[in-house]
Order: sequence, then C-alpha cells, then structure tokens
Amino acid sequence: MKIASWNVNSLNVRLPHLEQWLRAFGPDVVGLQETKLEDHRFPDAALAGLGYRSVFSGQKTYNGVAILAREEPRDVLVGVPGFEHEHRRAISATVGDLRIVNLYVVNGQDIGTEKYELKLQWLAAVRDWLEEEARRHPSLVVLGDFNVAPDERDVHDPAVWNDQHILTSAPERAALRDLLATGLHDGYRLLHGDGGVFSWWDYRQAAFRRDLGLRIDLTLVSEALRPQVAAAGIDREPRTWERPSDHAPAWIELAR
DNA sequence: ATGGTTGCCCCGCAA
Repeated sequence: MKIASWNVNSLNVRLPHLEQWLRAFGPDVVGLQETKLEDHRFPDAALAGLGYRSVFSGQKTYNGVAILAREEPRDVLVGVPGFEHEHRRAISATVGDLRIVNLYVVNGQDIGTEKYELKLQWLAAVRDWLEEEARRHPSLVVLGDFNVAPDERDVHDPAVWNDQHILTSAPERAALRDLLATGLHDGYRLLHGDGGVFSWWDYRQAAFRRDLGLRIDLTLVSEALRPQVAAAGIDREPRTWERPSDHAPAWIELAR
C-alpha cells in the first residue's frame, strides 16, 4: 500500500501532472498541499475518473489541502482542533484502518517575522492535538509539507541552511522533534540514512538542475505502523516535467 | 543569496 504527500503548488495548474503521476505511480492514498482552489472548484470528478475519492479544504490563492484515496475517506476533520485559523492547512480522514493527517505547515517567511511566530505556534498546536489523535488512532500516518528540513542530511548546503535560516532554524527543528516525540517516525529515515535526497527545489537559480534542494515533505508513521514500512522514497520524476511544482512527491509503502 | 522564479490576482504578495 503506497501513501504519498505532494505539494502541487496550484492544482488548477497541476491537475494534468497529478493525473499523469497517479496513473504512473498508482498510490493508494495521497495528501496534497497548496491546492489554491476553493472547494466548489476542486476537480473531484476528474479524479474519480481515475479511481480516487477526494476530500478537500481549500481557499482562493493560498494554502488548500486534500486527501485522495482509492477507498472512501471517512470521519473527515478539517483544520487543527484548538487552533482556529482562516488558513486551510490541515485535513484528516480515515482510510481503511489508517488515520491520515495531511498538513501544510506554515512557511514562516523569515526568522523573527509574525509568520515565523505563527509557524511555531501552529506546530505546537498540531503537536498537542496529535498527542490525542495518536491515542484515538494507533495506526496513524501524518504526512505533508512540513516546511522544516529535519537535519543536516536533508539540505544541500548546511552552511547556508543553518540554525539562523528559515526551514532549518533551531526552534523549527525543535518543534518538529516535539511533534515526532508524540510517537511518530519519519518513514524515509526508518529505511535510509543517506543525505542529499530532497523533495523541494527553489524555482530560482536552476536549483533543481543543480540539485540544490531540501527534504521538507515527510511521511510520518506511528509506532504501530513502524514494522510495516517496507519502502520509502521521493519521486523526482514529476519535477522534471514541463511547468512543474517546486515539490516532488514523498512516499512510503506499507506492507499490508 | 544581496539574487532569482512561479502562481495568484489585481501588479504586490507568498513561497
């Protein structure tokens, strides 16, 4: 069973890419981020034609999240309980016996800005909520664009992406560690100790061609699922296509 | 990374 996370940076622009990738990769569950679509414009009929049911929470221009699954998603929850906010950044659903939480973490812009403070507050609220969610749902998958590179292996140049830089600052990494400490494991890291495997490359500076990336798109699993993680990776292929998203899909395979 | 690019909607803002 393949589970993936992909920041599509506008589903309006990227629907053909998503369709092509769903056909090629054949995931069972996908969390999308930055759909940038209001709900009445979500292409659920097109995706149903490919065999995927969709649940979504979007807004115009910014943010927006969705879960696609071959099985009907149940018990859909929009947002982060205890942290009301206009940003559409979280959607959760049960697929089969798995609880799926899909997150588009606040980017944070720069250290010291209001957006940075929002990022840390948002991550703390998510951590508190996930602690309960893990109790309710032992088989828990938390995936998304975390906008934090977990450690030095996850950045192309640790001298640039240091503890004074957005996406790699010490408070951001601490917030991610706190979230993992609720009992979650980075699916990719369970199987791979290597560095230099990235999921996001800036559109500028020909960053993808030069492989100047970061691994900020993660698929986390609860302790109960840990023994089932059979494979994990990042599919760079859609990043090579014409007019791509700046992110590539991050995936895990569960043996079940 | 002082740049630079993309997507959006209204031409600056977010990433």
